[in-house]
Amino acid sequence: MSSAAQRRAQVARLREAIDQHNYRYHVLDDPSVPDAEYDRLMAQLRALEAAHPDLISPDSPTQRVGAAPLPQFANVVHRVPMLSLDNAFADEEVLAFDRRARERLGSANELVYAAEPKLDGLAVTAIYERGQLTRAATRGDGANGEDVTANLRTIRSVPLALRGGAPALLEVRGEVFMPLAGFERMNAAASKRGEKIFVNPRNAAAGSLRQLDPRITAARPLDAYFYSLGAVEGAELPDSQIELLAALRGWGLKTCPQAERVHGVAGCLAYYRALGARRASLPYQIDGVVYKVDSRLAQRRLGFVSRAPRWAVAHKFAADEALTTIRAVEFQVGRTGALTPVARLEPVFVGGVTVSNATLHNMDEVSRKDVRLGDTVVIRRAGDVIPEVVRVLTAKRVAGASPIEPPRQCPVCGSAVVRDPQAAVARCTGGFECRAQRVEQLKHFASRRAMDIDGLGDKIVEQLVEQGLVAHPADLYRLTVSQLAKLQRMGTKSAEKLVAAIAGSRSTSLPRFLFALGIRDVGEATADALAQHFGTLESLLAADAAAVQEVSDVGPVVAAHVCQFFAVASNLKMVRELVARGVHWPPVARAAADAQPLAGLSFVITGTLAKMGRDAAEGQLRALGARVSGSVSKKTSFVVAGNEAGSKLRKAEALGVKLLDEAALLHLLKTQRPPL
DNA sequence: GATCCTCGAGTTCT
DNA sequence: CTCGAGGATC
Repeated sequence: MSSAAQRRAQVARLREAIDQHNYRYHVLDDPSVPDAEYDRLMAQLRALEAAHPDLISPDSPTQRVGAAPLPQFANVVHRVPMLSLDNAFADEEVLAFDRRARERLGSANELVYAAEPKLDGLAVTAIYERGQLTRAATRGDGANGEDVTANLRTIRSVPLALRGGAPALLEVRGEVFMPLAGFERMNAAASKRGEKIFVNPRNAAAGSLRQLDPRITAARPLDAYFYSLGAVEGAELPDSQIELLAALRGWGLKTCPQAERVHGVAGCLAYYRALGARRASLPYQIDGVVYKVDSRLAQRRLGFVSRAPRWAVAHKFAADEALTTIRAVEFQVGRTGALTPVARLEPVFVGGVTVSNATLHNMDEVSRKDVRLGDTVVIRRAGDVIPEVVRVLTAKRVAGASPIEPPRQCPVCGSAVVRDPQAAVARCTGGFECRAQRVEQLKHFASRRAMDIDGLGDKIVEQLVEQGLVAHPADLYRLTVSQLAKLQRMGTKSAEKLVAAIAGSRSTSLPRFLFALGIRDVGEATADALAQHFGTLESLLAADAAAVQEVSDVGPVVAAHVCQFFAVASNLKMVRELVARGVHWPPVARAAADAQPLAGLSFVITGTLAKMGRDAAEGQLRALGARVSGSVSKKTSFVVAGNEAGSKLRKAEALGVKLLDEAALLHLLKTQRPPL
């Protein structure tokens, strides 16, 4: 008969043995006992805990999988923001990074770097208080993430309690990923069961970690490597990134075994090439290499610029390219009737997703690349998302492959197609008679930046037009719940919601309304300018082409489009009907000159802003008289760089345009004075 | 008339 | 994000 004290001691011994085994197996990758022995220890511990529930503690290895699913993830505000890294694609960009770092440090010698694979997973942060894992969160937008504590706990290589000598508070950052072997095993099993499979390990990792039910996460083969710190209290930390990794390992945290100290930028590039050559044989998926200035003292001296450290850069591997064939080229009809050729491809896995469509933009592009049916082509998912036909392998062309002919009639409505010989686009002349144009027009009308009708998606609009319930935008305002509820994928609940959203959209602004009408060449900026200039809908309707041309940035072409639009009886009728059905807006605020402290300045916003959203930032800047545009040029006064800023940030740096980070922007909006 | 700057329009996949 | 083209500027 064992006493309570003996039992407690035995539980402690078992846990220690299991933890030790976990550590050697997962972190050191050097198992000390056979798996069967590990299973035996776990079974003993489970039995003891089951018999004596008072012995269960949250850091027990049996407690990885928490209890019930969550209703939703709680928001977590990161105490130390989770930064993103600048990207480099070409060697020159890495050389420039190294040069800047050395200049700032005043170092004539080459710098020592820590080079690590950039894992393609999901960035997380984990907080250990007094050695215990108390909180884990996703990166989210860098400032706020989701609380995934219960899910991270299910990952076996993540210690629930740190090993000896850990600081009082340790926040560690790392990457949760799915090793390739596990990914393949999981997909094989899923497809055997006839379930959906994941397209790539990154999506699988993200999908697995963001499960409300941690039991699902527990069943997924996830792993995690840690590589940096957030908030830390009560510890002397080593003064180098590589030694920091060793310290993390000492506390029981797994780090990437391929991290290495390299010398100078030459060492970085050599590491990059060596890793690139081994890329296919690595047990996990990577999309590049990260170089960090190894000395943490030097890191502190270099500091940050616009939410990215000056002491680190991500050197990405070239975008994936793949070969496939062109099955067909179809022509899509856009809102303005523009016919866009789209290549239907033999599906091909490239850059982590399966691509089956790629736009060919217009006929000029088709002729320039000389794309023909059945051709073998190179497909690339360039730096970001949109697949592109890079070139045709003419050598592989089947004799007599037919060239792509633009249709003479609209593929949707059969109306004649015209092409201005000077212009690149061919257009369907069907106008409102063309179903495709009506659908696109309605989608535009409802879109977020126009009337902002939430819930009126592609599928719904198509059904509405198909069934003849809606032809013109004005028809939306007399839809009833019972009409909507008859549509596919529409219950009474969502129908009610949609009717409410449509009703709510009645209250809008004149610029939004003008934009929503879909007048050719009248986008947001022009709609804004028209509203500012004319003040009311009536005075715009009363204006002739010469008067419209008075508006800044409106020339003869745009003025003609505006006047022609309102000259068409059915368009004017639609406008009147919308107003009659209750669409209204407040009087246009004419900006007073004295309320425009930022007049004459132009801003470009890029990346994600953590605290305010880009639209809000734009609105506030405009309200202060600034111009906000989408492209960076020499004339741009400031580029506001949020998180994950891309090519525009680089362009700004190249042109020497002044940069603001989000904090500086907030300061500017508060003081209403531009920095010097 | 040339050049630069913007804006508009269209697009992929999850 | 990219391309094409309208508008402004020199």
